[in-house]
Amino acid sequence: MQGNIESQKTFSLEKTLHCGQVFRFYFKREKFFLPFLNSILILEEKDKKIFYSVSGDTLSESEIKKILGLNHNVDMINSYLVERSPVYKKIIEFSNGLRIMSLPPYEVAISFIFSIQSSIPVIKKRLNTLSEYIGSGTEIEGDKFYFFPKSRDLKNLSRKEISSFKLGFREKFFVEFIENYDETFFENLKQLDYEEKRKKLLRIKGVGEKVAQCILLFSLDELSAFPVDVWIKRGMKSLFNKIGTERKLAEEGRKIFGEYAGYAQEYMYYFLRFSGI
DNA sequence: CGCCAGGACAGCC
DNA sequence: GGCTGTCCTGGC
Repeated sequence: MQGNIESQKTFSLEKTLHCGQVFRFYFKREKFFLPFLNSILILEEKDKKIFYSVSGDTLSESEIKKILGLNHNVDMINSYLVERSPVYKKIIEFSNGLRIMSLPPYEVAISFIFSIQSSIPVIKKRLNTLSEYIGSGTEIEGDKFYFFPKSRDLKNLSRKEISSFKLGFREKFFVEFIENYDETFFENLKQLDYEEKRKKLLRIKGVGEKVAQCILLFSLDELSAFPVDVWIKRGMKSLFNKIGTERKLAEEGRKIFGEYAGYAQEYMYYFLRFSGI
C-alpha cells in the first residue's frame, strides 16, 4: 500500500526521528525505513509532502498518522505552551515540526532500559544487534531491515546469548523484564490513568522516573508525561530556575505545561541539543 | 590514557 | 523523602 500524507508545515520527519524518542530507523536512498511491529514504514519527504509505503503487515493511513503523531493538533498545542510560558515562542520556532510518536510499548520499554547512562549511537547499536540476532525482518530493494523481536523470541534466549550483547549492568534489568513479561501487561496498563500507569512501570526493575516517563510519553499516549534527562535538568534550571530530583522536576514540568508537558519536554530537548545556544 | 554519556539502585541518613 | 557511591561499555 502507498500514498501521501498531506503536506503539513507542522510536520518534520527529520526532527521527529532525531529527537531521541525512537532509535531504530534506517536512512537509505533519501528514504526513511521505520520498523513497526511486523511492518516497515517507508517515508520520504518530497516537495514538502510526505510519501509513504508499507512493507510487511498492512498499516492503515490513520494508524500511520497515529504512529507519527500526525493526529495531534500541534497548532493548538503550540499556542497552549506559549501561553503557559512566553519563552516557548523561540523554542517552538526552532523545534516546530517535531511530533510525539506512538510506538509499541514492549519495544519502547526495552529501548529505554538499554538507554540507561548511554549515548544514542550506543543505544541504537544495542537494539540493532538484538534485532539482527533474532533475525526476523524483510528485504526491500536489496536491503534487509529487521523487525524488533517478539517477547516469545526473547524469552527463548539463553543467559550466554544475552551476555553476548554486552549490556553491562543493564543486563540484569533486561533479563528480568523479558522473563517476567506477559503479553497482557501493557494492554491492561492502557486502561489505567496516568498515575496508576506510572506506578506500575516504576515497579519494573531498571525503570526509574525518567524511563517510566519515556514509556508513558512515547508508547502509552500520555502527552502530559515529562521525562527529565540531563538536558532537561539543565534546561529547567536555565529557563525556569528550577532545580531538584528527576521526580520533582517532572512534577514541576507537568505543573507548568499541563496536559501537553510531553511536547514541552521534546521541544526543549531538541532546542537545547541542536540550536547551539 | 582518562573521562563520562539522554539513570537506577542500594545503602545511608 | 534526598544524597552518595557504584555500575558496564563504547566513544571521544
